[in-house]
Amino acid sequence: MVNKDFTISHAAQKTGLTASAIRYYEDQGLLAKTTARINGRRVFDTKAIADLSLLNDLRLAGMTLTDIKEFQSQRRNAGATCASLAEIAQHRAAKLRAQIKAMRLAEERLRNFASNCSSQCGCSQASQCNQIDNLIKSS
Amino acid sequence: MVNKDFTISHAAQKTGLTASAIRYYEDQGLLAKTTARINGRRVFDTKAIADLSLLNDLRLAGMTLTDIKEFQSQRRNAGATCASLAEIAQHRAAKLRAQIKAMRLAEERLRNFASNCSSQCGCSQASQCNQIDNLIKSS
DNA sequence: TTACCACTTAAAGTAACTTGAAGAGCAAGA
DNA sequence: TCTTGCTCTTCAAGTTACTTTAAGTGGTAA
Repeated sequence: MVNKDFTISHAAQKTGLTASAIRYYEDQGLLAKTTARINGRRVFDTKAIADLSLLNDLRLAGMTLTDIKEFQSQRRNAGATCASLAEIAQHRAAKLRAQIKAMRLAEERLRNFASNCSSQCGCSQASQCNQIDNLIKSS
Repeated sequence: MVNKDFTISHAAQKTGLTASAIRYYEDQGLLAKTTARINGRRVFDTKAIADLSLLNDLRLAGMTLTDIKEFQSQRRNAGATCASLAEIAQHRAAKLRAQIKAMRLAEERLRNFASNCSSQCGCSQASQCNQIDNLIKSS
C-alpha cells in the first residue's frame, strides 16, 4: 500500500474543503507541518489529508479557527494533559447540542408553515397568507 | 391591552437579536416599515417586534439576508402565490435537515472522543493521545 | 508549437455583523 | 442647577473565514 500524494484539488475533494480554503488554512498556520511541494505545487500525503479532515470536522462542529489553533497547541504541548483536550471537546459538544436544538425548532416551524400554507391557508395570494404567523416564535 | 412601545435594547432582548444587528437590518432595508422614532430614538411596537422575531428565526434557519429579502418580497408581491412561499420554506427546511445531520455527527464524534480520551486513553499527555484518530471522519 | 489545464501568489472583495468614536437626551442625586 | 450616568444616535472602521480576481508558471495533449 503506497502512501500516494494528492494535488490540492484532490485533497479538497477528499476532505470536503475547497482548494482556496486549504491555502488559507496554510497561510493562517493551521497546518502544523509545512506542506510539501513538488515543482512549487503543494502535495498532500495521507497524513496531511487526515489533518485536513480533522480540521474540517472541527469547523463543522462550530469551532472557530482560533479555537482550533488552541486545540492543536494543546495537543502538541508536552505539559498539557489528555484531559484538557477532552474538556475542550466536551464544551464544544455541549454548544453543538444547543445549536442543534435551535435548528430543529426552526426546521419544524418552516416545515409546518409549508404544509399549512399549502393545505389550510385557502388564500391564493402570498400577500394575504395568514399562516405566516406560525413562523413566529411563540414566546 | 395596550400596544406598548419598546426601546431598541428591549426589542433586542425580546427577539434574541443585538441592538446593533437591528440597526444593521434597518440599514439593509430588511425592516419593511420605516422604524418609528421618538426624540430621534427608535421605538418598536408589538408588530415590529414580531417582524424582528421572524427575521431572527429565518436567520436561525440558515437563511441569508438576501434569502430573507426574497422571502419578504414574495410575501408583498401581489402576483405571487402562497405556494411560492411554501416552496421557499420547504427548500430551507430540507437544507436545515442536512445541516442538522452533519452537526449531530460532529457532536457524536466530539462526545466519543471526550469520553474515550478520559476513560480509555491511558496516556496522561495530550501530545501522546491516541484517541484523536476517533475524531477523524471514517471515509 | 500551440493550446489548455491545474496550479501558483498577492490583493481585493464579501457577508453579517461588531466595535469604537463622538455626541445628545434625560433621570437621579448633590 | 449642575453633574453624573445611562442609553440612545450616526458613521467609520474592524473582524472572521473565506472567495474571487488578476497575472503568471509548468506540464501535457493535439
